[in-house]
Amino acid sequence: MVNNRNNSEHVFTIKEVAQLAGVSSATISRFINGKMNRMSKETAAKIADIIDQTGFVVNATARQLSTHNSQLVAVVAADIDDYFSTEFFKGASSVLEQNQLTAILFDSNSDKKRELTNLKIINHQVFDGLIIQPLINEQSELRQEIRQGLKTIIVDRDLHTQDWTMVTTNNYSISQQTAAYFRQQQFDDCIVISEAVTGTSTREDRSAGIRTVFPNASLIEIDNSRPFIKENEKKALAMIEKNRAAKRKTLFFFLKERLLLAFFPTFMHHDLLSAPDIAITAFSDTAIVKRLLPDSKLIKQDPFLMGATAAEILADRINNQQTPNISSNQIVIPAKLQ
Amino acid sequence: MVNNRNNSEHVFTIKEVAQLAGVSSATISRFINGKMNRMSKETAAKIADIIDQTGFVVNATARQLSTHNSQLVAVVAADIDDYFSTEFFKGASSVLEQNQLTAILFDSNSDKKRELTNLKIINHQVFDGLIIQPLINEQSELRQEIRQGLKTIIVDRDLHTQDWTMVTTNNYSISQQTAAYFRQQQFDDCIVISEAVTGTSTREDRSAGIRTVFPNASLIEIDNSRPFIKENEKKALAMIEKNRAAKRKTLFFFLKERLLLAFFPTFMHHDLLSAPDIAITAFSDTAIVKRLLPDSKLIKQDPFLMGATAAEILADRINNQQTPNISSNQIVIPAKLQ
DNA sequence: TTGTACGCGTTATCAC
DNA sequence: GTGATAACGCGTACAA
Repeated sequence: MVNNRNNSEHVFTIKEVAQLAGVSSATISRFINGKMNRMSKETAAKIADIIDQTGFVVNATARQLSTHNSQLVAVVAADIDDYFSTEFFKGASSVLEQNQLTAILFDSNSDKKRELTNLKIINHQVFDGLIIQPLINEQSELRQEIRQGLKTIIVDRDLHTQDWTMVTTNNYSISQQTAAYFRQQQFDDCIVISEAVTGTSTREDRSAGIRTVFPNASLIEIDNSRPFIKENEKKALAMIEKNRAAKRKTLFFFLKERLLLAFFPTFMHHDLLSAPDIAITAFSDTAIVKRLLPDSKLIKQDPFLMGATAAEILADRINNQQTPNISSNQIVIPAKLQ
Repeated sequence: MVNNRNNSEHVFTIKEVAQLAGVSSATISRFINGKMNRMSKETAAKIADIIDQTGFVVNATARQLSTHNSQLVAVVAADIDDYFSTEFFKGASSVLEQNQLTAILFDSNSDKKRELTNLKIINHQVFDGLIIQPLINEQSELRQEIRQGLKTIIVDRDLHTQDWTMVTTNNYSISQQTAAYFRQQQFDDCIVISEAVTGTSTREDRSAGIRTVFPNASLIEIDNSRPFIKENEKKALAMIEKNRAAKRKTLFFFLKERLLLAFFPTFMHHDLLSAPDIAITAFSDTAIVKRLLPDSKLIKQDPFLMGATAAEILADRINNQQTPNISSNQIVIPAKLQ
């Protein structure tokens, strides 16, 4: 059936279509909602024809006002500059699509104020569900900002609560496991490189896991706004020197891929990449680092699967009116050391 | 003023608030829309109090149905895995925010079908404007998919039309300029590395610009789904050997940063990074490559500024009912060789 | 300064 | 099978 929609600016309403088809608006509504069981072939054909000619599309806003649902799911990412965020969105998006739901992405831009704005908008609109990788790390605080009754899944953050379903990674144990692996290889000193650790559950968990093995691990904290500052590199090099003087082997543990990328040139220029007394590991989701350091052991999360898992639970809850099952309120998608 | 919203599931409507405040719903409406000029201090205070107690928020859907606008702008990105896309969104988003508009991000995931789905949703909802980095490269085709009357700005694609305002980069001339720069340094052969060139205006323009200087440039075309395939690297190494045998210097011209990153390890392991007869250049928006190759000359676009520029024009058009000015329908944000 | 009443475009419950 | 018509929650003349 060719779509002959004319080119005028006019947007047709259900009423106008009804008039043109010589039926009532109720019948049009039935037609566009696929309730053909009680409708003559002739009227159906007639209506199809008119809709085709006019290029009529339903006004989703009016429909939402009437039905109180939208088939729309809001996905709030901490920062779309991170591969984790975009990939987790893509996972969620693809599963939601299979369930006749549409994912809409909001970027908090690593900014709590922005996250609040996003949540405010989401509360005002008719979203059937929410998947969020929150910046706010206090469950009581976050609770304030999410409209009651909005079906919500938390991703990548452990808020220590039963109120929401959470899809997380085994940050603590994989960090511990990785640290132990290198400890066994006689690496006696560990330098953790991360953005501000306190206040973000993922980084706190990772750091804690490492410290069960390296209680005295040092920390180089990166200021997000100036990741490439020379100061940091000097600190790292100085630590290496100190360890070398003491005949100790040094492990660099990057809590985020981007930070390793920032340090990589320095390591390269100082010929540290294949030094036997230096090891580098990192949380690294993309393939880039593994290509740069083919012999390295890296921690790989599965953000796509995390998003997909969150979406599956949410879709089920939306379409089948499932209520959260307390016993399975936290799903852990394990990261792998490889 | 403390927000004492109670914790019940109930969502208050304007009518209920009106009743509680002992005024009509019209007065509440005036209050929430800031029309305080004609309202007694007392009623205003009373209303503020009730709104505070009830935690009332306006139903954006109902408002949209009534006003036909939403203060929402849809931003459609080609693929949020690309730094360009996310950065252009962040630019647009920040400017829109300053204009009391909210940017909502749709990801086409490098998939034309997905782009169509996104546009369909956008057509159904009440968006005040659209900023799109389209996958569809035919203006007539794209025209079909965008609702008449939707204020639209095209980013990063030259659709060769006056119908829309377009914000683009000087892909052609910067490529030419860069090629010329290396030509002058006695690089006699150029190898272009890109995803499929035909069908995407940006890549076509870049390739054409290069070919004005290197008419015989070879092309290594990367299959997006298998960027790391060994085949490509072998091809590159073979070309180098051939050129070396003929005492020719070779320029590698990557049309996308990610591709250079994919090849980088190979170049590194074959000691090609500082070989005098090999040069590497690329369209490279992030700081990573420049750090990896501090002495290289790279092309840097400004996606943030492109998004911001698009948003500025759109915001002006939405808020001031400006109509497009034909004479300035294409804005070029130049990339720089640095 | 405030209230009444209608419209926005759909859906859904009755009737017929 | 189909048609009136009352919601849905808000904005806005027009009155008062």
